[in-house]
Amino acid sequence: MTKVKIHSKEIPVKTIGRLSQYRRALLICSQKGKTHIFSHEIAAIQHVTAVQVRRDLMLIGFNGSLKQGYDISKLIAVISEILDYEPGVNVAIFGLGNFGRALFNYFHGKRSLLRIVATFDSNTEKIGTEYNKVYCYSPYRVEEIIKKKDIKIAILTVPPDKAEEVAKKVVDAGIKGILNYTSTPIDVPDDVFLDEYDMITTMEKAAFFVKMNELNL
Amino acid sequence: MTKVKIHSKEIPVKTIGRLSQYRRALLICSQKGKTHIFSHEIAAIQHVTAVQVRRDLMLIGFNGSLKQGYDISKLIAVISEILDYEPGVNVAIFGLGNFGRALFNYFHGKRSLLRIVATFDSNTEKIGTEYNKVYCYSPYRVEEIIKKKDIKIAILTVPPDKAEEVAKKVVDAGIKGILNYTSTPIDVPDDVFLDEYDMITTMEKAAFFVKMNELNL
DNA sequence: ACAGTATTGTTATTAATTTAACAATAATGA
DNA sequence: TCATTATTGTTAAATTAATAACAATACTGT
Ligand SMILES: NC(=O)c1ccc[n+]([C@@H]2O[C@H](COP(=O)([O-])OP(=O)(O)OC[C@H]3O[C@@H](n4cnc5c(N)ncnc54)[C@H](O)[C@@H]3O)[C@@H](O)[C@H]2O)c1
Ligand SMILES: NC(=O)c1ccc[n+]([C@@H]2O[C@H](COP(=O)([O-])OP(=O)(O)OC[C@H]3O[C@@H](n4cnc5c(N)ncnc54)[C@H](O)[C@@H]3O)[C@@H](O)[C@H]2O)c1
Repeated sequence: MTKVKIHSKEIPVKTIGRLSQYRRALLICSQKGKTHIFSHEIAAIQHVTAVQVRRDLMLIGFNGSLKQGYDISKLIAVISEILDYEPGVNVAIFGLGNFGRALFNYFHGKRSLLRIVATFDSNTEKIGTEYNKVYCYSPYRVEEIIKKKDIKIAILTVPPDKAEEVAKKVVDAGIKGILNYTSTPIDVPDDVFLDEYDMITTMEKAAFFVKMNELNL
Repeated sequence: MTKVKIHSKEIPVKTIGRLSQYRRALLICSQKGKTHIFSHEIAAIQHVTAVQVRRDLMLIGFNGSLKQGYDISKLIAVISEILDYEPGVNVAIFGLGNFGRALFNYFHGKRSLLRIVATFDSNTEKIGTEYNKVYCYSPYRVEEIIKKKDIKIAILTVPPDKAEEVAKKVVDAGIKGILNYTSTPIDVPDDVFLDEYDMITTMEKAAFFVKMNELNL
């Protein structure tokens, strides 16, 4: 899927990603008391070009003013209208190890419409405890809890050799989005959003550039 | 930069990223005792198409055999030849909090040519201690240590409001690649590789897809 | 009043990337 | 022997994304 429909207009998925970035920049500016912003200012914050910003905003039909640029709070509202889902979306973390907890701490409270409502871990010492006031369940209860709590997104931070098994289980239980941080690539049906991130891939790219840098010079 | 030169041939940077993925898949297969692999098998593991794989391998001039496919160990060697930098690359972590430590643990020992040789933290309780046998330095010593230990890549896991300051410092000291996990976008000179990852952006995308999924149905 | 300036909104152009198409090849087996 | 099959390697086409170009506009200062 490379395009999505918003108000019967086709919008590239890449634009959706950038809208999320723009909103982040806008929120920061808004907190600083700024009320208006120019395309090139947004661009400077988020590593894109001013043209790209204007084009993206054109696509969602948002208009700025010639002398003041874009009204920050209105733009935030419009982007939120597109990105946010009013009833909110429930999320669960699978694997409450070091990495899972670090992500939880970071995410905790950052987005009111995205709620981590459960964690799962196979370690009996963790099952039944609370972390950030959220209960840790046994993997045996995955299906039950996902359905009961209407959980739609899963964050996978289990050991690599458990990834496939857990992924299958959560998809069967009705999960519609997976963030897989495991180094094991997983397969999901077409209607399930999947993102896989591995810092090692990024490190290898960085190292490659370092190499280029040193050799071509 | 969208293309790089390998053996005087232009290779898309995206291909470089995929080569890293392919190698990962190949290493796993190799460990399982497999000696040859078809393009569609690599593709199935790594969420790309078989054509993409063949095209990428063509670009780096690697040939498979018609009936057996690609020789796994030879392919690993060729990819490594491209990606790896023989003397190795030294890396440092800035901010040894929960997230920094989780990344360290994960990365630790995974790639012999990418070495985490120092960590930095402003917390006086951490300075002078060792984590995974690696010394934690005071931020005051950033320049000195980066130069002395020839550190080329920085992993940024400091608090968001410290990101810019630390980034500036490490770039000035000679760092050539930054993995910024802070939610603050930073600016670096053109010759410094920069990757910024934030799980919230990914979560927002996932939530958006959940929304699409439920509304268009 | 009007030239000069900075910015938006949009179309046109170019570049990059992916996908498709298919000839070439080597093995199989009827 | 020769059609069948499965795969690679490569060129061509299509798609997607980014960049450039520029008219339109509204404000400034003279
Ligand atoms: N993508 C990245 O950049 C990145 C970074 C760090 C870690 N990781 C990966 O994240 C995962 C977690 O890393 P970590 O350092 O937290 O490891 P960890 O061992 O501390 O945590 C794993 C947790 O999963 C639990 N677990 C095991 N099987 C389970 C199951 N079937 N269901 C639920 N929970 C289960 C364990 O009890 C443990 O608490 C690993 O796969 C690691 O490779 C990825
Ligand atoms: N990108 C992501 O997906 C993601 C996920 C988790 C956390 N984060 C970010 O990573 C960062 C760290 O998160 P955390 O949970 O580990 O927080 P943390 O507070 O546990 O760790 C931050 C560490 O940085 C140290 N520090 C502060 N100033 C410093 C300086 N000038 N130089 C060196 N060290 C310094 C602190 O002493 C602390 O140990 C935060 O910016 C957080 O927002 C990002």
